Amino acid sequence: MQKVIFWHRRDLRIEDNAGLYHALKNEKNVVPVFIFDETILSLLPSTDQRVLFIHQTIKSLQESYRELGAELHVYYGKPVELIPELVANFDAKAVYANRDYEPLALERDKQLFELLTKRDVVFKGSKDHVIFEKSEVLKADGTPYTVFTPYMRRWKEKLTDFHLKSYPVEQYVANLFQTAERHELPTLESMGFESQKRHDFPTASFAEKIIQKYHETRDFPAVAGTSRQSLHLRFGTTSIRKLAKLASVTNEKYFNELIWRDFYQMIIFHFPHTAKDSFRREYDQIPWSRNEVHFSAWCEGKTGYPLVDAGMRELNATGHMHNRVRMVVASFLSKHLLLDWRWGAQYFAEKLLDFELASNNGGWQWAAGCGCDAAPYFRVFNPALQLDKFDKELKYVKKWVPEYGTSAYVKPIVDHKEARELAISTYKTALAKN
DNA sequence: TTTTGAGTTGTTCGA
DNA sequence: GTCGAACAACTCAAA
Repeated sequence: MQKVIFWHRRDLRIEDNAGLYHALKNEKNVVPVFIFDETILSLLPSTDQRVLFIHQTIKSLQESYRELGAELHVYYGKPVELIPELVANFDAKAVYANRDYEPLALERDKQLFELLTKRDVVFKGSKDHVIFEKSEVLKADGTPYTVFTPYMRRWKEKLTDFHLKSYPVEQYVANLFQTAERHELPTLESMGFESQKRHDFPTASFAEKIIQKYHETRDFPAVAGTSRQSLHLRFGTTSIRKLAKLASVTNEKYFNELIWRDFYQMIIFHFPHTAKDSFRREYDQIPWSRNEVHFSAWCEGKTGYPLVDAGMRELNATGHMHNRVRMVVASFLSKHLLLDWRWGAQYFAEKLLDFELASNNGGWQWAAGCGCDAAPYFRVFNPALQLDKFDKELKYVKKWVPEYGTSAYVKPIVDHKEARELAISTYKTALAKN
């Protein structure tokens, strides 16, 4: 019997899934598939908690499919090899998936498109991960925005109810390939990962009150004032349409944060060099320090600046860091320590549960001054002032740096005033050469 | 084409 | 303690 494959990637849900909806609406005998990508997994330590999160999520997704009489087929391997094999095994005439805008994903999908097209198999992508993608929001001259505020205004002008509408997947679930056959998913151990849970995962549900008060509470790391949805948006366990719809009528500041997410997805699509290099290439001329002692101190939360250290220790202990503190530690690494923003971005990539390449690079380049619409290079966060403004009672600092204020606490590894002056003059000199 | 206004999240200085 | 200007001078978007 001829079938159609729906390939889950960063959309690990059935509800309001655009690509799944299109597959089920247009086709019969749709077989859902997920692949643990061997190439990506081989680079991760066995303790990686994101793999554990994905594994848990896939397991419950498989159970959800079973309730619908279908079976999620889960594999471990290289998608570029596996998908054509599955197409042959299932005698599939089409593969549906949701689009991914990262350079490596685009390359992978291009290869697959060519392979499948040769075999007369349709490879169909849908927009699911963002509200507006690629070139849907452009300037009047037809080129992409590189400044957020005018992008955001245009984004809002273009928005209609249709863009936030949920895809009624449930209406077409009868077109899932019905089977009682069972395909157990590969165990974490078989893929080289521990099943030990070290971090808590934020839930996909949260109090609406948090969004209502977001603009008042979001900057205080000791307050639970953020929705903690980044992990779920990353892996598609929450629908961006659902969240944006709620945000659009609840809190403009929060809504704008979701638009920032679209903005950086659009930037990485149009400017793929920003996955590795600075958006403003002249900033790659800055003579970054290679001080590994400084870098280790930053990673371990031993810089002697309590807010920086609290942030890094929160990250190491939980796989999460409050957004305000992310800016502080990023500014500290790139300005106070004059270390290459890529070192910091890479560390975040290893540690953050919610790591998303486009947003991570966008944020780091903003802090380092080399990104689009970035903080000017002479704007250097003062960690002491940030502490005074956003954690005055030291609740956050005391939680993560209990020895702060005692003789056991490490002395500052750099002097703020000196480091600030050196950063500004180093940037200025390097940029003047262009 | 030229001009004009504006630009995520800040800090420091001096009145 | 508070406030506004300066920081340094740039790029982008749109009229």
